[in-house]
Amino acid sequence: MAKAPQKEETPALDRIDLEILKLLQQNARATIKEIAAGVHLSTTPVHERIKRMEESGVIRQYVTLLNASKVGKGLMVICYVSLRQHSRHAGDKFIKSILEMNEVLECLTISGEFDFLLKVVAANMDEYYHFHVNKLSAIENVGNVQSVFVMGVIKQTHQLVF
Amino acid sequence: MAKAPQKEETPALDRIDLEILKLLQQNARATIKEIAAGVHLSTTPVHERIKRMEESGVIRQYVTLLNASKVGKGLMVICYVSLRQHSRHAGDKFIKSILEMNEVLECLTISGEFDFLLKVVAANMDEYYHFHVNKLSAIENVGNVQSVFVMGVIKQTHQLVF
DNA sequence: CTATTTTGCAGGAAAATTTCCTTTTCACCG
DNA sequence: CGGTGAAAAGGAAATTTTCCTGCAAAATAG
Repeated sequence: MAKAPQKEETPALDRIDLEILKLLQQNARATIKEIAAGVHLSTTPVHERIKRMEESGVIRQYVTLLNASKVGKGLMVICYVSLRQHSRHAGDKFIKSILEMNEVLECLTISGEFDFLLKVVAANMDEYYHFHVNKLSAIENVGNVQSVFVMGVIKQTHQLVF
Repeated sequence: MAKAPQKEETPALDRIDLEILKLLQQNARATIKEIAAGVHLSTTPVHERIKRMEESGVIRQYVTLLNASKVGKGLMVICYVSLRQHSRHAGDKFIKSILEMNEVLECLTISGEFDFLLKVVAANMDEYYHFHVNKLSAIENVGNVQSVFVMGVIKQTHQLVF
């Protein structure tokens, strides 16, 4: 009677599905035909499998990654934030503010001394300082904030390998 | 005589280019036709602009984002690493190892107490422990390692807003 | 063990898209 | 005021997507 503990009853991915995902992760604009050739199938089943995985939520989004410094976002900062009080209201207010800030690419709730880790991008130090003082610290209930500057990107991928 | 300080002499992006990038960032599989409609141009100039931005490196990659927990990668950990010595050789060895490890999605060199910040994904705590002990700590010259566990993802985007 | 249903894939055709070529438009300059 | 060059529009061929039909293998039932 008991089913496997899955959130939305994902139909389980077979080896071919994973192979398709591998190719799509590397190139979201790959044609069905190319993918089909890669997994040794015709276009039809590949198309159906992709559609199924889009609908089941396995595939979240197709995105284009840009060269940040070439579009004027050359500075990356990891930013730690703790709130002064941890009421539901304070947390919701903070989250709402963060979601609206385009400088913040990532916000994680973490274990340890701080409550949140933010990945922030800016054009330069002036812009980051403005963000820090006038936007981030201006959110009510924000307590301690600590910035760690990213000096170099060694690796940056989204490829999940199964 | 002096030029703008650009790495590879990017031809400078106009308002329409940025609008195209905005749409492509949101949906890498958008058709040229859809994008053209979005920027009120015909397909031809849009196609040319995209090709130009691909070649100039402004567009880095088209990728597909997956639902990590639906493909069995439900645990995310931020991992700080410092090396015991900071010779060129030690650093290169570490970097080489990290690039080969599929669990590591991101590796940044940072200011502060630690040398590197790693974003690591794993199926569960067992798998992460195995990574920590047998893979990460096994790299020669790795000194202090500290793990911070991600309890929740508030925001995760790649959309650079200009 | 055979019949039947189901599932997944191949092949083909219509619709849509990409991509290339030619023509047109517009702005700038002589 | 026409010349020149850059960028966009329009059109057409090639490619791709997407849907349909049919077939084969596996699963299920009798």
